[in-house]
Amino acid sequence: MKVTIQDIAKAANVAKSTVSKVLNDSPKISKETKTRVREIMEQMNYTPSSIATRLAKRSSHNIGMLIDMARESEYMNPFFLNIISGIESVIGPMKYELTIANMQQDDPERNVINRLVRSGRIDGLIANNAIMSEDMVKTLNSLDFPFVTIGEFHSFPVPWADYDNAEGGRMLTGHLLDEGYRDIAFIGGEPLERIFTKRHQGYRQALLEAGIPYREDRTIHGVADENHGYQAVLELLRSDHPPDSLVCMNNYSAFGALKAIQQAGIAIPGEIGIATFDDYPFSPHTNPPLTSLFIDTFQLGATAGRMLIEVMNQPDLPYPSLLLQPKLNIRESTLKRKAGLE
Amino acid sequence: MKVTIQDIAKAANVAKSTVSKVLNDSPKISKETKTRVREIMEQMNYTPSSIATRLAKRSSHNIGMLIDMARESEYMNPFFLNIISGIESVIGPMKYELTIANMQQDDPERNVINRLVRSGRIDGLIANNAIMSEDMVKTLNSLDFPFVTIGEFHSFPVPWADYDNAEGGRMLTGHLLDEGYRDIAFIGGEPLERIFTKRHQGYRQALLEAGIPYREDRTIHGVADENHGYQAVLELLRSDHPPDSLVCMNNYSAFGALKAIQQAGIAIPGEIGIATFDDYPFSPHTNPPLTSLFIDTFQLGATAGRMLIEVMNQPDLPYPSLLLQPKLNIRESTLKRKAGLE
DNA sequence: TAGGTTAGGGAAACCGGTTTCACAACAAAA
DNA sequence: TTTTGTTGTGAAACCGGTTTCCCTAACCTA
Repeated sequence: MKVTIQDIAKAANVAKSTVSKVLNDSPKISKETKTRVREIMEQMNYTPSSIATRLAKRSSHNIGMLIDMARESEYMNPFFLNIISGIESVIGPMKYELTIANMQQDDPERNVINRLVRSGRIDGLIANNAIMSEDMVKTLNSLDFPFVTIGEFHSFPVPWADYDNAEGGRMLTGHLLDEGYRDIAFIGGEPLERIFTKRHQGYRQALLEAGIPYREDRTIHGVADENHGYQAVLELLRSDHPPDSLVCMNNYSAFGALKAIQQAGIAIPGEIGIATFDDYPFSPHTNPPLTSLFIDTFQLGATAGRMLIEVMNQPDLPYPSLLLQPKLNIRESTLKRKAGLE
Repeated sequence: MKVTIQDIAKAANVAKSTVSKVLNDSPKISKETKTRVREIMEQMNYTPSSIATRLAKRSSHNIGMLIDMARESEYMNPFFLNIISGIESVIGPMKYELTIANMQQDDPERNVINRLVRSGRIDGLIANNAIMSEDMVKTLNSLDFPFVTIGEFHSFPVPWADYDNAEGGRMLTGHLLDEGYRDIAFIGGEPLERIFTKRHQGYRQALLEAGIPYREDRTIHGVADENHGYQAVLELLRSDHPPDSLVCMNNYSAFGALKAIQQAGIAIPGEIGIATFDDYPFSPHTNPPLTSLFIDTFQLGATAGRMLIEVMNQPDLPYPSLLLQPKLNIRESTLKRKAGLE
């Protein structure tokens, strides 16, 4: 039924090793033979079995992307396709494929590693730093298996690509300061969450540079969803001197904050300013439009892809890592407070 | 280096065929041998090569998802991870993997088919109906290759899963009518676009049922992005009697419309109501919050996955297809016009 | 013209599994 | 006791390619 290399060999009256060499454009085959064999392939509509090729070549030509779908759904949804597209844009032209795998929270890591890595399904792995445990890193390293994390990884030297979250925190906070805000709260993020610590660090840095003392009670920890943003603002508003502005961990938490502030009848940006990380495609459309920190997630994916290829080709390279710079999109939600102060 | 089935066979002092049978839990192997061999596998940390297995079993155990990343990026971004998760939720437990492949616009279809299908990389395909040309369907059918499209497919009998777009159009329009709106415009969508025709058909149906004549000039065709929504509203407002409400093809076009209306100083929903397809996660957060038609994209993915498995197992089944029902999320942007009329 | 290169292609082993079939050993039936 | 059946295992072919190594013919060089 399906036409194989044997059929081609028979039809062309050559050995199948010769056909294989034609497929790989070996210099040991004459021009004439090549064109003849190729014509026959064309005629017989032959496509080599990639499975067989991979077995023989001992390479799956497949890149794995590992995510925790249930958990990341909220957070990555708006960007996921961009990241994937970015990865594909670099690995696709190199004839690699992309396999998306789900890692459930209850999945013992060994399981994932076995299923994907040791079984030879993939040649390299890209994963969010959130699901990359240290154990997993150790196991991957012990197998000499190439991988890159999306998101900075501090506890270990591994190759990673990320946006500069600390700088982002500085930019957002600095922008609010520039606009005349002085009492800036930080909403969302768990204390031990990696991405939170970086962002928060930039926030503190900007305050420090502006000579404004950091206040513990101005950071409202939590999962950074809409509900938390909402509750956080309610909590802040209960105090005698609520902050005059907010930096939110992401758009959802900013939405919650927005809602709470509006319900309280407080003017944005008149009385309170809001800036947020992660410029989701809809943040220009809120009321008022949200000043937010844009991250080119396509670039992030592409960078991770490039790094992975690099690591795969030169396994002995020192761990590369790359910080991309975010971009501040200034919108109405942080319009000058100065005006009101004067 | 890597431990193979041979190594296990040698260590267990059995033939490799026996090891293979243990792997597949063949009833022909005795309990004792099974446990003994399994212990050795455990000890030697053996994981079978999935590539070899696939070659021998003539099945890749891999499902392909084909999309045009560049083109779909805008439209599918907010849902993509959900769809993927849905697919994974059904194929994952059946030990299938998911390969995401990009189909560029300039890619001749034969290329994709060869690369993915004839090379044996995937056992089944899921694709958006937008990129499934009739030629592609024909080729896939001629290869007896199982596939499912996400999105209704009319020109051909193929298995597909979709939301009921016509019913959605009816629901949105019907809702506006219920609220007292009478002159409803439809914004966005190209005349030949499949998804548009269905949605528009529901819109017309609702008008018909309400005894309101359909007006050609109330449909503003276009690509359904923010800019088009914006321009469309400008155009509508130029007329002497602008419509009193809008149904938008998607959230982006609704955003554009929103912006144009607000800039013109027209009240929503006081003077004009807006309802839109596709309840993006941020439509509750616009100003005013957008009434929109929710589509459970996880379910859509899961349904497509289930159908594909079904088609793969029983190729001779008549083409199944499934319409899921959308859900109307009523928000402020369509509050009763009746009030204003009385 | 002998000896050494080089170019082109074939045979066979191999990648790591699966599957078919033969067969030995033992049990049950006649 | 012979026949028939059953159970458990192994040998070898196979999946569809790649790679190594060898061979032959033609071409060079002295």
